[in-house]
Amino acid sequence: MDKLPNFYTRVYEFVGKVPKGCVVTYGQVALALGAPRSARAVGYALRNLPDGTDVPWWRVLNANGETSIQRISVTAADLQREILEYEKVNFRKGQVNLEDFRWFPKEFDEFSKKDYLE
DNA sequence: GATCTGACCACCG
DNA sequence: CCGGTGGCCAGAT
Repeated sequence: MDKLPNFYTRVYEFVGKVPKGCVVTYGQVALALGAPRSARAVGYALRNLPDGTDVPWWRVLNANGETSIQRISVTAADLQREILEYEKVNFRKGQVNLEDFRWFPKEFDEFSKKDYLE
């Protein structure tokens, strides 16, 4: 029962674990799920995020620490930024300093946190 | 069932 | 610095 095609479920599960005041990147989520090059699928998962799922999608940013969502909805991008700032995640010139706010799960630093950063 | 596309990312020129 | 390209996964047509 490993490696299910339920990529979405894993994405939601992972994002759901991100604590308040922290952020993760699409590529990071993909890597944590065992698919280093599937960041796009992560984005797609969040785009098709079903209603009713309390997933903190706003804590997911692109590799630059920016909100990629503005491509499909500017208002949503605004909302995302508002929420993050409310959670004390500071934006500098429209970006978040990932050095300060990036979050890693426990399992993650077992195998390749360092690897990822290099 | 083939092809396109996407809230992405890294690499190359 | 910017644009193009390949790579990955899943949904849409």
